[in-house]
Amino acid sequence: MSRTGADLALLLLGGFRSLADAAIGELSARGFDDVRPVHDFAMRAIAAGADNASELGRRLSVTKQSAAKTIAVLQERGYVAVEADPRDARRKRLLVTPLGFEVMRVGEEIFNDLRGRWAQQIGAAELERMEQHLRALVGAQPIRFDRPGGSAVTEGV
Amino acid sequence: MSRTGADLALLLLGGFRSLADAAIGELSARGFDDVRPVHDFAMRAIAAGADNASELGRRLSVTKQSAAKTIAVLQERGYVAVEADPRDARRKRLLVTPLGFEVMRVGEEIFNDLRGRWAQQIGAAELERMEQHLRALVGAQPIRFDRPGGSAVTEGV
DNA sequence: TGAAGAAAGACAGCCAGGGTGTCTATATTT
DNA sequence: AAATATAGACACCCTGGCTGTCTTTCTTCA
Repeated sequence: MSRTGADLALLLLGGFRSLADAAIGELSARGFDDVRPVHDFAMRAIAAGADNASELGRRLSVTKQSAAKTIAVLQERGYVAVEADPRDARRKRLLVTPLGFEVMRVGEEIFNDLRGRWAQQIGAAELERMEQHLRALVGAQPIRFDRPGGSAVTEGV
Repeated sequence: MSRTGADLALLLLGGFRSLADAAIGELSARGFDDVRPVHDFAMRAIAAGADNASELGRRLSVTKQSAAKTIAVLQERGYVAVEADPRDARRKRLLVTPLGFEVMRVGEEIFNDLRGRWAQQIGAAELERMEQHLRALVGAQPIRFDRPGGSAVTEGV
């Protein structure tokens, strides 16, 4: 059917949208009405060790200024705490708060539900296969992590 | 490997990004440095019959105001022309200009190249398979076309 | 050891692509 | 003819990016 590359791009985007929209809808329904995918990704990166704005920017492939903005809203909403770094006065250490971890936990649950539904529809083996291919294709793409504009997997939707 | 839904979402987004970024880069290299994926999609919708702002909005699942904005930049850059509709004075008829068609042609070429590269990497049959699954999954998603916020396949990245 | 360079982050301002609400003009329906 | 529906314009808001400039604080090296 789809024999054009543009169709393929739309399919991929559509897939992402389906998952992300459903997840956001679910999160709102469960009381987290001020979270967007980008916030979840940022918190995961912070929890995984990106504990300052510059590092977060690098991991998300955005500028440190953009990262700082994201951090600001995360902090304002209580998902992330900021404290001085005792070892380097230039840095401010980032911490995911319990509330933040709660959002991440719920988000994971929801995403897994959705993935489970997809697995039911096309079969778990097929889904695995698709994921493997995607990983190979996305991974094969040259990604510049050093500068903004590099197309790493961030959010933006 | 990836057993979580969040990973799947990221893979899909990454795939879209890979294609879209590469395509935009190529387009710039070929002299169209003021085009974004959303413009291409909008032109396709216009060429396919969405010849007024409200209809374009419906097809792209955005408000007519947003559609009007997109049309304005497309018009300003010479990719789309606007003229009065003789049959309905409320409407303004949209036309894709030759320059617009040229962008679409080049865009298609580029996307097809990229898809070809993917086909080489994982095999044409596998790519077809993946596309079929995606179509099934995205198609199965309930999409509300009547109002913005419905997660149809638009752009936004 | 002191000066140069690198890094973190703040601040100001810009842009695109979305959204809302309100308004006018024009059709359409009853 | 009146009521209703539709197209589009206008003004304004939000988010998530960007750039450039600046200060503060390390780090490194001559």
